[in-house]
Parts: sequence; C-alpha cells; structure tokens
Amino acid sequence: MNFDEIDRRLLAELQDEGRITNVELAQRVGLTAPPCLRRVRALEESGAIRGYHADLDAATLGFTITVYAMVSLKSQAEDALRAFEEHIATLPAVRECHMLNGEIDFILKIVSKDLQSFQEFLTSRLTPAPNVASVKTSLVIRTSKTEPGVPLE
Amino acid sequence: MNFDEIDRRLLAELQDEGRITNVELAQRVGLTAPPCLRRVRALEESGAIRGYHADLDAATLGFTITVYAMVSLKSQAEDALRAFEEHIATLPAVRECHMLNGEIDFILKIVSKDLQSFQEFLTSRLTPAPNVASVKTSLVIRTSKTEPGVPLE
DNA sequence: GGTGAAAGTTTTTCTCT
DNA sequence: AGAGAAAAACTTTCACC
Repeated sequence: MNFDEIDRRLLAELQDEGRITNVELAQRVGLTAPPCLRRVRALEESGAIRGYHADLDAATLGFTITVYAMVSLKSQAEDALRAFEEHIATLPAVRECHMLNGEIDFILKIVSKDLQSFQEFLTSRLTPAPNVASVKTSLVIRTSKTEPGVPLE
Repeated sequence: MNFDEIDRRLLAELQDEGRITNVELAQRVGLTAPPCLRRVRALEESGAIRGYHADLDAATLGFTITVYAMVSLKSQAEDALRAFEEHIATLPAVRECHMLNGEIDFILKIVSKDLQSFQEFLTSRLTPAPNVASVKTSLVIRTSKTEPGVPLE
C-alpha cells in the first residue's frame, strides 16, 4: 500500500465530503472519472477507506446526553480486558471504547436520550460489567470541534 | 421537525452506510426512489443529517498515535473557555474538543503520526494554549469499538 | 405523502495510449 | 497509470393519485 499525493487528496476530499460524485472528485484532483474511480476502489479495498457514514445531529434526534466514562478494571489480564470489551460490544449506548495506558483502563463515549436513561444505563449495564473496579463519568456540556478521523489537510 | 419510523430507518441506514444508493435505500425501507430521495433531502435540510464522511483507517495512513488529553483551565469564565476553544480550532491534530462538567474542563482527542510529533505538539501547541492550568494525557492502546454517532438501531 | 415514467447525470466498463 | 467513448445504473423531476 503506497499512497501518492493524489491518493492523499482523494482521501482528504472524501473524508470531508463522503458523498461527492466521482466526476466532481476527479475534477478536484485533476483526473478524469475512470482512473479516479479506480483509485478510490483501490483505497477502499486496501482498507485505507473503511466505509462511509452519515454524520447525524444527536440533539435533533433526541439524544441530548453525551458522557465520557473513565473505567478502571480490577484486573488488567488480557482475558479480563477482552471480557470487558466483549460486554461493551453488546451495548448500543456505548459508541466508542478505547483502552488507555496509565491508571484508567478504558474511556467510553456514551450517547443517551436523557439524564435518567443514562443513569439507568450506568447502574444496570456499565457498573455491573465484568471486572469493573471504578467508573468516573463526565457529562459533555458542549462540543466545539468534531473533525472526522485523520488530520490530512 | 417530526421524524416517523421510516425517517428513523433512513437515518440508521445512512449512518451505517453513507454511500448507499437511493434506490437501494428506498428498497430497504419499503419506498420507491422519489419519495425516499425527498425524505433524505428533507433530513439533510432540517439538520438531522449534518453531512457524509469517509471513515479512514488512521494506522494505514501513518497516524499511529491517538491520545485523549484532559485539560483544566485556570479560569472557567466564558471568555476564557471561548479563547481556549478558538485556539483549539486552529490545531488540526485535535480532532475533537468537548467541554465537560466537574474538575476537568475539556477532553480532547488528538491524532498524530508518532510519539515524537505528538510530544512536540503537546509542548509547543497545547500546554501554551490560553489559560491552561494542567494537561493530563492518556495514550490509546487499542480501540475495540467505534460506532458512528447515535444509537438508532 | 406516495407512484410510475421520463429526462438528465453519474457510474462503470471497455479499449486504446 | 490515465483518457475517451459507450453502456448500465442512478438521481432527479414531473404529472398524477
């Protein structure tokens, strides 16, 4: 997998505007449609492009609560870490799960309709997860920046 | 803005597969193409759909480091908060900036090519940001879950 | 708000350089 | 690898229910 300058620009454009047409994309990078499409397909097959997603406005859809949860486990054995991740995988409210270095083992991004349903989720789904030692939650007051993925510009 | 069951399914499909064709989308929700397209346009205009983005694989593109930074400011006055956010807005390495309740004021998601460039970024761009009292960073070891946006399923 | 058909683009394939 | 032309598919509009 070897990316040249054109590939980088294709990725930057697609990250910014995922539904751009192939002809418009080709124009922007100075190609014609066919080679442009071939490059994009190659980027998809190589795994550089994992997929495309609509970016939805959570608040408009009634999801008013975003919370970051810092979770520490009782054991950091690989089995315990995996068991926790597998439990998390079953919870739609958890949108992201990252394992961290240091004292905190995981950071989770949780999206919920309201504070009440979040608190119910916290006590009935997250705190009882396998091996959990402690969960510290911080409510997102406002988000000033959310850029997709990778700083290509 | 009033969403019915079909709108919800359209949003779920587009969140999952942002480049699905309109005819395929229409089939999946049990519509024909024209009303399906009209609904999607309405969802876009209403702001429920903010945009579409390619989901890129950071590692494949050479961005091997993801870090969460917990930032506390010296002042929580609105002016100070804004000044910090405006500084952050100029930094491409910072992909997300969320204001939190509690002792930590902001959580940032930072993406970098390697540890060295991250550390340079930290000392030259983030620690000197306006009003910063403390920055605690945690390196992401691995990510087991990243679902886009909102738990619609 | 939904349908069916028609017009205009776009995607995709093919062939050539 | 990229370009031009042609075929297939999709998007978009229109008239109608």
